[in-house]
Formats: sequence, C-alpha cells, structure tokens
Amino acid sequence: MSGKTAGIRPEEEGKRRVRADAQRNLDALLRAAMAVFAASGVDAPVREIAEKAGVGIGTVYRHFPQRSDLIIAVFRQEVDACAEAARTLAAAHEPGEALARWMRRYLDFIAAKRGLAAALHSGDPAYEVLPSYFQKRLVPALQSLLDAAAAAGVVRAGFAATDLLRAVAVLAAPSQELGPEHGRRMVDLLLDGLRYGAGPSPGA
Amino acid sequence: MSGKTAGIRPEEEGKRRVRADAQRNLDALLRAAMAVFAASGVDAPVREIAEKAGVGIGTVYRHFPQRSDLIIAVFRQEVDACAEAARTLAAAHEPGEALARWMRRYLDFIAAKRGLAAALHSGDPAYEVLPSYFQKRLVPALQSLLDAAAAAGVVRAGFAATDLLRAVAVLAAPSQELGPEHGRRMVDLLLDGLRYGAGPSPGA
DNA sequence: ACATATACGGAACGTTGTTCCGTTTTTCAA
DNA sequence: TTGAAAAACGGAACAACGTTCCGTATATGT
Repeated sequence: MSGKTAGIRPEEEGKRRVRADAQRNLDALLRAAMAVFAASGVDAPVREIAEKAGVGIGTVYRHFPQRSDLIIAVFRQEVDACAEAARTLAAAHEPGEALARWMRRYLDFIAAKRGLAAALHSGDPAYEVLPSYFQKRLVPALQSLLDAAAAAGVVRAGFAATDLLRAVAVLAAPSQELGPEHGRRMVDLLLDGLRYGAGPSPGA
Repeated sequence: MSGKTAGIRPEEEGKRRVRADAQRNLDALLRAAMAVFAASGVDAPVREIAEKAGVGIGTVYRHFPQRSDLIIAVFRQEVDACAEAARTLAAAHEPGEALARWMRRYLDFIAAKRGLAAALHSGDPAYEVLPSYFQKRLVPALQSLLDAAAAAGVVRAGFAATDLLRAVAVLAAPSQELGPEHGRRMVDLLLDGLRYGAGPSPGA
C-alpha cells in the first residue's frame, strides 16, 4: 500500500480521488431511483427517492443537477443491462433460443418504460440524447444475436437489427390496452417470420 | 319577449337557466385555453389561461374541476371542428379533392397535438375517454369522404377509415424531426395509394 | 494530527394544481 | 320595480413539487 498504485486515470494527476461516501450515495441513489420509477413511474417526487436512498435532497441535486439527469442515468443503466443480457444469453443458450429470449427481455424493457416514453416525447430537450444512446447500445447487441442465429441457420440472414428494434417498440405500445400477452404474441410472430427463410432449406 | 319561450329543455322544469355570465366565461375560457395550449403546449399553467380569459382561478375550477377536464374539453372541441371540416369540404369540393384536403387538415391537427399525445400516454386515467371520442367522431367523418370518393371512382373502394386515421397519426410522429414536409409527403403518398386501384381502370 | 477540499443535509424559495369562502352578480317572483 | 335566494365570481391560502443555497460534517492527503 505504500507504493503509489499508478492507476490508469484519465484525469490530471493533481486531483483527489472521489470520496467513498460520495460513490456510495450515488450507487444508493441509482438503486432507489430505479425502484421508485418502476413502482410509481418517472413522475415520482425527488424527495421520495432521496428518502428511499437515505440521503438528503441536496445530495440528490449534487449528483444529478436536474431531475431529468436522474431519469436519464437510470435509463442508461437499464439499457446497458439489456445490452449486457445479449452477451449473457448468447453464452448460455444456442443462437436461436438466445435470440428468442432476448427479444422477450427487450419487450419487457419496452413495456415497462411506458411512462418514460411519454416524457421522451414531451418536447423537453433534456431527453434528446436518449434515443441515440438507445440505438448505439442495443443495435449491436441485437445484431450479434441475429448474426449468430443466421450463421447457425435458424433465421434468415440480412435482417436489420434497427428495424426489428423499432418494430417491437411500436408493437409493444398497444399491449397495455390489449393485455400483456398481445406484445408477446406479436414478438413471437416476428420471430417466426425470421425463421421462415432460414438456412438453405427454403425451396424458392 | 314577454311570452314565455317554451324552449325544449331536457332538464326538470324547476331549474333556473344557466347564468349569462357563466356561459360567457366558459366560452372565453375555452377560447383562451385553445390559444394558450397551441402557443405553450398542454403543460401551460392554469393561471395563465385564467388571466388570458379575464377570469379568476376559482372560475376556471368551477367549470373544469381538474386541469385535465379543461384539456379534454379543448381536445373535444378541436376534434369536433375537424369532423365538421369533412362536411364543409365535401360540400365545397369534388370528392377526390375534398378527401385530399381533409387528410391535410387532419395531419395538421395531429401534428399540433404532439404535446397532448404525451399526456395521453402518461397513464393518467382521466384521458382514457379521449381515444374513443376521437374514433367515434373522426371515423364516420373520414368514411363519408372515402365513400364519396370511391363512388366517384377516384379512389379504390373498401378501405377502412380506421386504418387510414391510425396510419396518418403514426406517420405524423417523426415529422417533427424530419421537417414538416415529411408528413405532407407521406399523406400524399397514402392518397396516391388509394387512387391506384380506383374505379374500373386498373388492368390487373 | 491537521488543514482543506469535498460532500452532506435540509431549510427556504418560486411555481404549480387545487380548495375555500366572503363578495358580487344574475335570476325569478311578487 | 324591487328584493331575496341561488348561482357564480375572485383571489387568498394550502399543499406538493423542483430547485437553490449555505452552514455543517467528513473523508482525504500531508
């Protein structure tokens, strides 16, 4: 411990390192916000999140100067988790099954984010960065699953991940009125569509 | 004026008639709300609307117990105006032109209601009545235009007004990012699609 | 151990939706 | 025309929210 651990630090040398309590509070805040947003929607009061995290309101605003910053941070984290699930599923299942499972995982993610979708289209410029992040993370994740499944011959090749993402997002919209199975059925239908022209089998 | 005008009144006899100032204020409120919502979106403060209408806040809440009631009233009125436009246009133009003009009119309506669409999907149960009203008023309006145009042989017959309404609503969504002409082009494309199989002309 | 940068907590401010009630205005009958 | 009574008005007052501010507490590095 006496030796200076010459850690890779992108910042200048003179800076102190982040205080331990600050990091701890930030983690607690993100966890609390995720839980509260899931339970009460993105319109939940900041005070409620602060209380659940066991910190003062000032601490919330130190880490997230605006309410929207907290929402964005949680959103990014959940997008990351969804992208990460692609790798996990790819390692644990065969390509076709991994793709199918991920699509349902993604459907759940979209369905749960209904309230956030409303905020997204509310015109607030703070949220303009979200769609691009969404694409940047999720398109490669899905594309890798699609490619693997196509290579294994269980789905047709050459289908754009972007289109599939958008299609599921759109199809998930009415699933709140038509029941939760509706989105599931639509996604399964899309998957069957992908399987249709799979491999060398199609006669035409 | 001395004779009692035995007006058709659906209510019981004993009731007084609505006070003149109440009716005047209600009209002023609706006009003010329409203007303010158009200028600043549906999130505009109630106080601003009250001031523009020249009434106190209490008066607003007498007529519209909740903020959402005011939004809903304005929405209904604009839906009514859009439905009414179908009759006006049908009387003033030939069927094909009337249909085309109404579609653009409807597109403008949808494009202007972006902020409201966000509120609509925000999960607030107060707005649940809006979609059905929307359908009930607009589907017959468009259907009459479609039928007339089909009878005149300028568009194909048998296309459902419901589908067309939904398609335009969906297509208008990206027109805020891709410029206002985008929606226009898409609607024109839809109209050309309708014209394609018109009358007895199609060879196939 | 000390000095200092850093982070914390929560009171306080401005803005919102909504409620409440004393006051004003309109209506109807005599 | 006049005079209650019903109806409606206006805006002060309340509660809840997002956000700012600053005195206090605490971790960090010498």
